[in-house]
Amino acid sequence: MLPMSEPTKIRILDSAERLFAHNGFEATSLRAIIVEARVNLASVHYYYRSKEGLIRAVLERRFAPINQERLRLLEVCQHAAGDRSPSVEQILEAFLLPMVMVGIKKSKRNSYLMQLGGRILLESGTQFERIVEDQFKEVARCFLQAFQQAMPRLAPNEIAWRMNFTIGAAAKAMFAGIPMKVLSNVLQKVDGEFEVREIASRLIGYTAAGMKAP
Amino acid sequence: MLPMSEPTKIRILDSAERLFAHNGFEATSLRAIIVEARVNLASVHYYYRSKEGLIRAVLERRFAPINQERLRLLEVCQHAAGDRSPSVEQILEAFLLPMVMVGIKKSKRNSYLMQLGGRILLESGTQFERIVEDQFKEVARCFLQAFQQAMPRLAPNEIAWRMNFTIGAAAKAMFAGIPMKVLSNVLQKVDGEFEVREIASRLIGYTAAGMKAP
DNA sequence: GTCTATATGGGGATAGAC
DNA sequence: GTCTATCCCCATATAGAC
Repeated sequence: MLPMSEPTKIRILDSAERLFAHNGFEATSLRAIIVEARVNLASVHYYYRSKEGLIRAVLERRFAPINQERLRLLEVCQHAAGDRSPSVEQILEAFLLPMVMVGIKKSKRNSYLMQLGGRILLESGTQFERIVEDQFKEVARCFLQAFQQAMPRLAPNEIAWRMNFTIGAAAKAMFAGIPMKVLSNVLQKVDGEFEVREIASRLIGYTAAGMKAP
Repeated sequence: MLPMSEPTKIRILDSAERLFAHNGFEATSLRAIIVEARVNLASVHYYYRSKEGLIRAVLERRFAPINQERLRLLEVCQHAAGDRSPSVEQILEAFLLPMVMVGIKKSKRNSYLMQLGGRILLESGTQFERIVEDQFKEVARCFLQAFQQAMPRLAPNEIAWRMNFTIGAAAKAMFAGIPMKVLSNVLQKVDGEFEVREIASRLIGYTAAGMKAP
């Protein structure tokens, strides 16, 4: 149950984000959201028109800035590289860090974003694919191009496949906030939470090796 | 709509598998299943007791043999290696091929399994995690141990993380049966379907490099 | 802007006839 | 084993008072 200090419109967004992250879009009902946010059911439709509109708003609030940051970091490292191409590691960092690193800020709200991010990356072949597509189209295009310039000898579709694998690996990293029952006995925790900096460096090490595989 | 040649119990399983693969477990209603299978709603509860029971049966039919095959292949390559450890590539093949390669058989039914497999690997932090856990506990344990023996200098939790990333990458490979809108323009298709042999070799190349990253 | 009340439909599950 | 009929709950969405 959220405090009443925030306005209704924001409380809806906060609760929706937490519950979507925790249970998925499909499994989260508007009713569950309004109970936690302590708002009226009708207010959801007043502000966001429909459940789909709410999902869109939740994703946009968090991922619009992240995707902006990704493109900014990409430009920064491209500029720093001058007329050469940035390294695969640098491109991967621009792609992965803005998303993974938000988890480092210790605020509760940001930790939901980790799981929400994981959930997004996994939404292939669902009714929400369209929403996700709209959010990430531009980023996908720019990074695909950047990888092609960094590895000109790799065929474009080979690079696309490897990016796809990278996204899957990243999604699993994002979900680390949720205890993974099968492997959890060997996964290290810090204060009951996974150490995000470690996750990020492990993820980048793994994906960089995969992207550059012979 | 399925033909009536198969008995009711099987038709339910076939339709459920296709729809679960296509739309996810949560989003697929029993009613949608019985329409396609052309059976009565009550028969689902008669044979499988509940929706959860049906999910369990669908997964077990396909993944029990696959997981058996995984363990068999692991034993084979461990035996062939004698007193040394199999290579990371060999272990990865034992882990990934039994799942990916079923897609090669051109039967329609097996192509659902690709997506179903992807969907399973993604079901972290949902109400279905328990079901998935039961199916894969043994396999996870054995392969974790195998990787540890192959890379004794890597910390166990480092290996667990890399296995987790590998599973995410594999999940994305499994979903290749569904057109990936964002990247699809550069992904190669053969006869409207992705070439599974190529996917498998790409996936193993990528994940082997990741697992062995410095 | 916020609420109550309700429309409307779909969901899983079951009783009981055949 | 199979079917009809139905229970009961929950879902999204909206109308209309305040």
